[in-house]
Amino acid sequence: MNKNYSEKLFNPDTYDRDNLIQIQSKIASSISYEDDFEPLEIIGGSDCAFVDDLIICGIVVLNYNTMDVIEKTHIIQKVTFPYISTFLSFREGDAIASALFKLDNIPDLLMFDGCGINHPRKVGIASHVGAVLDIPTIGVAKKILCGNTQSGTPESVGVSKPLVYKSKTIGYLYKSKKGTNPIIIAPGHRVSLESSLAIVKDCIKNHKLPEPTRLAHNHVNDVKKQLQYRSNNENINKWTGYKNSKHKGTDG
DNA sequence: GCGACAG
DNA sequence: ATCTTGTCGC
Repeated sequence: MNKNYSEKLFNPDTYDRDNLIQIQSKIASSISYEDDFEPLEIIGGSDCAFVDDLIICGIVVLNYNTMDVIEKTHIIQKVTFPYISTFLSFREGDAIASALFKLDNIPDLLMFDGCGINHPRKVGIASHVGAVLDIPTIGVAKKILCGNTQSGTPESVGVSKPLVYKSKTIGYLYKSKKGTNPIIIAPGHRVSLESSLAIVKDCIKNHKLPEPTRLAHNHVNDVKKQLQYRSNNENINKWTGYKNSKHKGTDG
């Protein structure tokens, strides 16, 4: 994992569209579309949640064979960029990198909630973070950003259909569970199209989303609830004067 | 010009 | 993503 990258790749000097696109184009040129990762022993999943002007990024690391959780971590930062479709990395990228650096167990591959190369400029968040940190990544989204399926969408569980954009396959739609819409799978960095699909399939256990991403989502939600619970108590203390009482402590 | 548009 | 109750189908 490369930690010596320019911070500007996540937090640009200027936020004008042209500059952002220029950064994305540069990163896109460094993306590897071939399998280049160690035999998968541990895999990670990342997801983000928001509370006011804060972003919570959580990462869960699991045993690839058993899908047992090995480690969980999270980081909370101030949001510095709005949500703009096709520019998600500038909103979540820095927080994800920071959370990754806190891990004791570095996963052999990281799964994201969002796109990979299935992006207008081939730099969905999985590809962006993957290329900047030079780690193998896969993107798993719930909606299509760009592209279409030829042979229709997969109707039965276990079926996948290629996602095509500008005459090229950039990922797959995969029906992971009955009664739910297909998920969109695509390589991020250092993973081939076929492997991205095979790996995500390996990680699906009775749910629509693969375990890494699903558990990361649960994790950030837990952290978020704790945050909101604490801020509620602070307000209650303020209103009741509880916190100012000389005979009663504050919450801990 | 119009519609689409990850999280 | 976030807000938010009950409710219909796997």
